[in-house]
Amino acid sequence: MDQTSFPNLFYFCTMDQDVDEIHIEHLLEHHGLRKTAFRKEILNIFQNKKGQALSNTDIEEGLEDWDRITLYRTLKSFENKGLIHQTPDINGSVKYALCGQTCNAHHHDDGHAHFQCTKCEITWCLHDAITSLKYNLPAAYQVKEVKVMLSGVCSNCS
Amino acid sequence: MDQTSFPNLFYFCTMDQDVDEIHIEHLLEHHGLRKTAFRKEILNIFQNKKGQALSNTDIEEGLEDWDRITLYRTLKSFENKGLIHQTPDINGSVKYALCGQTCNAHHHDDGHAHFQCTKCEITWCLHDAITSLKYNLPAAYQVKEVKVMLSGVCSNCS
DNA sequence: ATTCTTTATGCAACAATGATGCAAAAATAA
DNA sequence: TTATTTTTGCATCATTGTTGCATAAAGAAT
Repeated sequence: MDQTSFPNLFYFCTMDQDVDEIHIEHLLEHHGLRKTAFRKEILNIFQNKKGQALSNTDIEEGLEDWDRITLYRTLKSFENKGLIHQTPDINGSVKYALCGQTCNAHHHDDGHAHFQCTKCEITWCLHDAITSLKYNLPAAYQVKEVKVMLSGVCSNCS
Repeated sequence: MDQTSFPNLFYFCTMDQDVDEIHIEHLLEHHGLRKTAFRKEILNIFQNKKGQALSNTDIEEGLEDWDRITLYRTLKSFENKGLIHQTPDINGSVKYALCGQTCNAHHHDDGHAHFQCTKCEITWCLHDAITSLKYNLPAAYQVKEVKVMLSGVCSNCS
């Protein structure tokens, strides 16, 4: 449907918010986490920056009032339960990104590629960007996970 | 030459040390860094763990007496001058590894693969392990650097 | 070899972040 | 509604990143 032709755009937005709200609660429930206001706020920030991996500062900028330790523990439990995963940042710190459907407390499928722009420093999760990857290791090495980090200049900054 | 057939093994070892010493001094000079005792000690540790990326703790364990800040600044200047590069550790921290010949203050060629064992947590630099890597990004994205992180179980731990 | 200039080191100090214990508050189960 | 479990916010401490500054050491000039 063509959104611009719809008479009441506000209605549309409200709908979207409701859908997101439901989705977020689902996400928490599905991973065995209690649906608290703070956690929903955090997940909301991730949804508003869909496809991006967020730094601690990115998240804090989306919050009006927050407690350092609560945020720290929230991210930690999200990670433990398979809701988010870490990805290394260009500056040596880490960012966090929402996981796909296949992640849970026992299995993290965060082996997809990430692209970080060296100018704006935004990191994007690229789910199907790697079309082929072959490596050659001594037989005794068992590879369990592969992470690919691309960096360069994104479309906005070029 | 077959080393075991040589009558004086000790002589051999001394030679090797001298060669390393010369190489280390060369390395510092080549990158515009002063040849201080501490820096040579650090580089010696890297050479003794050839092919590995070392954590801060790994380095500290190789030192008898050290100053936290001096070590911090030493690693930083090594990195700035292209002597070492960072690679992300499985636990969210970083490790450092000696760079190849092609690195300098203006260009870091640390795009080779790294393998980290999830058991012993040792990280290995793999210079020619990736035999093929293809990716597909929107045209406006300019990729400048590619890093591949493999993890799993190494030959010692399997 | 001696002096001069530049850089590195060691220490103090502070900021930022990681981590844990505990009582109060909130969420879920009964 | 009450009881149970988990989360939150605060205090507290540990670790690590960062800077300023005086002293020490390295390299250059004489």
